[in-house]
Order: sequence, then structure tokens, then C-alpha cells
Amino acid sequence: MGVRTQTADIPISRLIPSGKPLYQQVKQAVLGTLARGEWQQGEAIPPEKELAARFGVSIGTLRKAIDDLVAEDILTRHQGRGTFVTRHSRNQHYFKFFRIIGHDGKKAYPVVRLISFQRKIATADQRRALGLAARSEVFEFVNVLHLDDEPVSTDTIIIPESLFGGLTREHLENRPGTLYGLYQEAFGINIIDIAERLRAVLADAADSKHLLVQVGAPLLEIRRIAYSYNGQPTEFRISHVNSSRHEYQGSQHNEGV
Amino acid sequence: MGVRTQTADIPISRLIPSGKPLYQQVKQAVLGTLARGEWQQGEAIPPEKELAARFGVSIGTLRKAIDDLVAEDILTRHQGRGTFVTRHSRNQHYFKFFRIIGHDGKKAYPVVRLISFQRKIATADQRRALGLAARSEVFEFVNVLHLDDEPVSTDTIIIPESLFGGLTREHLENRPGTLYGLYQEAFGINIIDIAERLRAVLADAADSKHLLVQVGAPLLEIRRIAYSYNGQPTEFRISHVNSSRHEYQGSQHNEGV
DNA sequence: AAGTGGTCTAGACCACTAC
DNA sequence: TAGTGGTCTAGACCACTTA
Repeated sequence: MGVRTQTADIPISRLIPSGKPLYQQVKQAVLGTLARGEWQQGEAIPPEKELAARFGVSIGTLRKAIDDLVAEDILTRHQGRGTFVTRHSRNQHYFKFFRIIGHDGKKAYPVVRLISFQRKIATADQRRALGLAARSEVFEFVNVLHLDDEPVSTDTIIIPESLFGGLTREHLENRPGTLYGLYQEAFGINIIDIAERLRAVLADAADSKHLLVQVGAPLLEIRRIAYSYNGQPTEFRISHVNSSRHEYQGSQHNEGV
Repeated sequence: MGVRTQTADIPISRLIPSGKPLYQQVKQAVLGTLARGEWQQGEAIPPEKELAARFGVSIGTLRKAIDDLVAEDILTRHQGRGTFVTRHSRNQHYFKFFRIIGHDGKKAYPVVRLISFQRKIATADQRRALGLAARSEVFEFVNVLHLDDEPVSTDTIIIPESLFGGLTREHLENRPGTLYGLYQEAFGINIIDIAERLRAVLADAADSKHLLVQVGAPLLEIRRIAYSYNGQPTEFRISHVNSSRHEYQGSQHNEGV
């Protein structure tokens, strides 16, 4: 059974029968370690052999647990180098969440401009989306996204003050990478999953001003809730997108089928 | 090595070195068998032990190949019963492709009414979507989808005559199940994947008539290309959706994270 | 009871990366 | 060269379904 090299090693596996398969227990244990921040973004977690020994399972079982986490984009494997905590701020992961593309299918990184920033009491709608208690405070800010030198989307973003205490306008204006990269690096919050719902709406005066369209022009409204490790909603976002030159990629053809 | 019980058994595995991992070769072999129609919808493929023997690989390797196909919803495993060719016409799979839900998140099966049906020469746009040669013929028909006794979507559907020869209005009006179920049962065509792009548009006169909205009301326009086994586009569809009471589910939160 | 997929083991060897 | 993940084996036993 498990080769214990440190007293801190807890072969959680069989101590809790729990009915669930071993590899799922291992997966939960790994997720717990991640949520506790024990392994940091971007760098490697211990090698598979060591983890298998730590949890007291075979290498095959350990790999099955890691497979799941890799499929969920929480870990990333690199043959010969190691297994890494996925950096969702990295560019290659940006398009997992950013689904606005040109009519020709071309992907591009948006240029972001901050329009407003405030701290306020959450509305009922916002509390519902984020699972907040009455009178909770939130930060609410608006970005305008440009693609191909053209304003394409206004994003109204709401995040709980309780998770992002100390956030300032300067954080948002001076961040070097993506917004989720800022969440990760400055606040230790990892956005790993989102849910999005779309409707069609007509541009109002604010949309007209920011997106350079006429009032009454058709826009996509995207309501997003973003989730971190624990499955707790962490960001609520409403985007209004001018789809006259760009569109939303709902699902894409899986090559190799 | 492989236990050959029939001369037809071809342990394709090591005969073609091909550089690719064994389990991927097995996966391709299984896909080929499916594309040839050797195993029919809904019922079981041979047991894992038998397949492993047929392909001359270990059970673990065979399972890894099947794992991929199950992840792609091409096969479905049932413990104790067997592994089945997924019936995409079945209700439980309907919502893999149908992403229109109520504002409250409720899912419902639409009631479909056929509005028009014709056979015609494909437009350039349609040829591009379906990869057809010049002057190819297509069937083009329009459905209106109702949810909660309310018209919600007009679907303009284009399919190549070459694949659906003999299709009549009666096929569409009298089908017992879903449209993709009809493709599967009457024409042997399996829709296993789709790509969708969304824009916001304004209702025109036809939309107004079918969806009972004013001309100029905002609608979601969903352009879908549906693919079958070989990855060849098989259906092109443009939907106009009234999102005042329903919405499009872009991506959904993965529980268990 | 027989047959199926689901889990798990305890390795082996290969491909790739870093030093 | 040493260390990593990637592939593969040849089983064992368990959970579930069907009869």
C-alpha cells in the first residue's frame, strides 16, 4: 500500500469507504488541494508516481483521476515535463470563454477599454446570479471590447466585494493580461467554468454610444455566470454584442469524428 | 495475440504501424465499422472482450478507444447490458442539439409545424455550407417550433437531395419522432455533431407572421451546420428565435467541479 | 447464474524534456 | 542521463442486468 515518506501524506483513499469509486475520491482530494491553494498556477504538481503513492492507489487509478481534471481544463499535462495547474489567464485558454468571432470565423483578441467603475449594493438580480445575501456589496464595471478597431461589445461585470476586496479602477486599467488573469494573480480566484444564456435585444442609448450603432439596432445579449473551483458563482456579466460583423460561436464541430 | 474466430476478423492493429497509438487505430476501425453500417442504431456492439480479441489488443486499450467514442456520444455504455450505438433520435439526446430553454431555465420539447417544402437548386451560400458542387439540388423546408403553446422559432432547413433522395412532405409531416430520428431511420444518416453561430437580427414580414411578433422585433438568428459520421456537413439550418420568453443556452456549468 | 461493463492493480516499455 | 507523462498489457474482482 501507500509508501509514506512524510507524515503530512494522508492516504485518504480507503480510510473513507464512502461508496464512491477510488478515482473519484482521488479527484476530489486533488481538487481540495487545489482549492486550498497548495499548488500554484502555472507550475507543476507532484509526479504521478508520487501522487499515486501519496494517495495509496495504483498509477492507473491516479491517472484516471487526473484524466478527468485534464478534461475539465483544471490541469494540463505536458509529456516529459509534468502536470501543471492550468493558467486560465494564458492566451491559448482565452478562447475557451470568449466566443465572439468574425463572420469569416476568424478569432482575434479584443482591445478592452474601461468605461466605468463603482462599488454598490447588489440588486436582487445580481444577488440571485451570484448567490449573495441581502445588502451584499459588489463591484460593477463596464468594459467596451474592440475587435479590428471597431467597438463590438459592452460588458457589464459584477463581482462580489467579499471576494475582490481592495479592487480599484487602477487594477483594471493597468492589468497586463486578461481579466481572469487578474482575478487569478491578484485575488487567487480561478475561473474554470462559465454558463451563458443568449437573447436578442435592441440597442439603447448607452449601447448606441459605445458601439456606434443606432438605437433600436439588434444586439446579442449574453448573460454569463462564471464559476471557480468550488462551483460557487464568482462573476456575473451581461454583454451586448453588435453582431453585424461578428457572431457568437455556440457549439463547434469536433474534428476527428 | 488475437483469437480469430471468423476469417472476417481483421486484427488491423499492428499490421499498419502508422505511428499512431494503438487505441486511436482501434477507434478509427470502430468508426469505420459504424460508418459502413455494420452495427445498427440502438442495439449493442460486441462485448469488450470480443472486440479486444478481434483487434488483437488488450482490454485496457480497447476500453480507451471506446472511452473516446462514448465521450463523443457516438457510443453509449450501459453497465451490465452492453455498449450501444447511440440513438440520437432518442429524447434524452434531443437536448444535446436543442439549446432553446425558458427564461427560467426549463427545458421542453417543441411542437413542430411544417410551413413549406420544396426541392430546388442550392444557392451559393447553401452550397458553401454543405460542401456541394454547382447546380446541386437540395430540399428546403420551413418548420415553426412551438414551446408552451407559443411560436418560438422558424427553422429553415436545407439538406442535399443526393443524401435524402425520395424525401417527401409526408415524411416530414407524419414522422413519429424527431427530425434527426427521421434522418436516421428513413435515410440511415446519423447526425452526431453540430456547429452553431449566432447573430441578432430584426424580424421581417415572414418572421412576424410565424412568430406573432412585430416587424423589427429583435430575434436570435442561429446558423447551424450538422455533421454525420464522416465529418461531412449534412444539414444547413437557419433559425430565427423569439427570445422574449425563451433563450439560447450557450454553455452550461459543469456540475461536479 | 451467466454475461456485461466498471474499477483497479502492478507493472513494462516508449516518447519527450531538461540538464 | 534522469525524470516526466503516454501507451499498453493481462489479468482480478465488483456492480449491474437479464433470464
